[in-house]
Amino acid sequence: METIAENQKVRTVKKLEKMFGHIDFKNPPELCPVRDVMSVASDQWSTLILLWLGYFPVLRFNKLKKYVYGISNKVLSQRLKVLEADGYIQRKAYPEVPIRVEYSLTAFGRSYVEKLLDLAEWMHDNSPKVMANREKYGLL
Amino acid sequence: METIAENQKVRTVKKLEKMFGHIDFKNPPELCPVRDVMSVASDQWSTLILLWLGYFPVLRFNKLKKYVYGISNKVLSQRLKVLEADGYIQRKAYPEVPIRVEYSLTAFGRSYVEKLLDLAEWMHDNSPKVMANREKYGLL
DNA sequence: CAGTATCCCCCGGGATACTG
DNA sequence: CAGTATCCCGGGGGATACTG
Repeated sequence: METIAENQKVRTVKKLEKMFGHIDFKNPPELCPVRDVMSVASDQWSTLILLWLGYFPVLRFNKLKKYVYGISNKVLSQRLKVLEADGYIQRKAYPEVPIRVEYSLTAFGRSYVEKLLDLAEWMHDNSPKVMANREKYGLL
Repeated sequence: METIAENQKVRTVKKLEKMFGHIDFKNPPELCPVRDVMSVASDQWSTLILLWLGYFPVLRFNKLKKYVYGISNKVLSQRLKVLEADGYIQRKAYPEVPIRVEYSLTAFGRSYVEKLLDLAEWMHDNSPKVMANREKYGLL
């Protein structure tokens, strides 16, 4: 029990070292790839799109729009394009009339969704706690 | 090897079921707590703040501002307030002159940073791949 | 030092209409 | 059906100056 917690802590520190240990605080990199990647992949809408594509192997534009409720045409097509460019999803168009387009995760995208899902699950499980905290804070 | 991958897949599907299985697609909830919590906790600036607070147990306003380079006064204090309200961090003010204020993670915040860190690590490790994808896509 | 207060700007993104 | 094209708006957020 104690050792498990200890191990977790050690691993956490290791990861933090890995991410932050090498940064020169005097001269912060003006272009941080991690920030860049993050800005695409962990954007609100993108997250939802990816999770739904994790749930359904293949989705078409309008289905996606229904599941990611609240998203507009513009933003959806925008996000899809970027997610495709970054290699998370793939677009397959069938030259029928009317045209049919199918979106699905790439292997790379699937590996990301796996991670993403851990986080989403945490939020799912802990949102009541957050709400409670928020409530309590409001009363102070 | 094969079974490990299989197991991973099964677990992923389980999680997706848990998150999406119960949603009524006809009547999407107009207020989704997960989205709400997500909008705070996985905001760009908040993420960086939390990660730095994972790295340094205690940080003061101006230190934080230096590490989370690029953030403005306004946004930093805004995010700190929200993160405190949601229970991720705690604020401790010492009535000295000039005043000293220390921010640190709560236990709850630490549990979140753990998850967050997994994702951040993934991005750290995979950002080259994303950049390569992006490059290649640009050439098409 | 740790923030507020103020001003201002810009663009993300919604709504709608349209097209191949 | 799967998007683009346009228009338009609000407010998120940057810069700066100020204060307890």
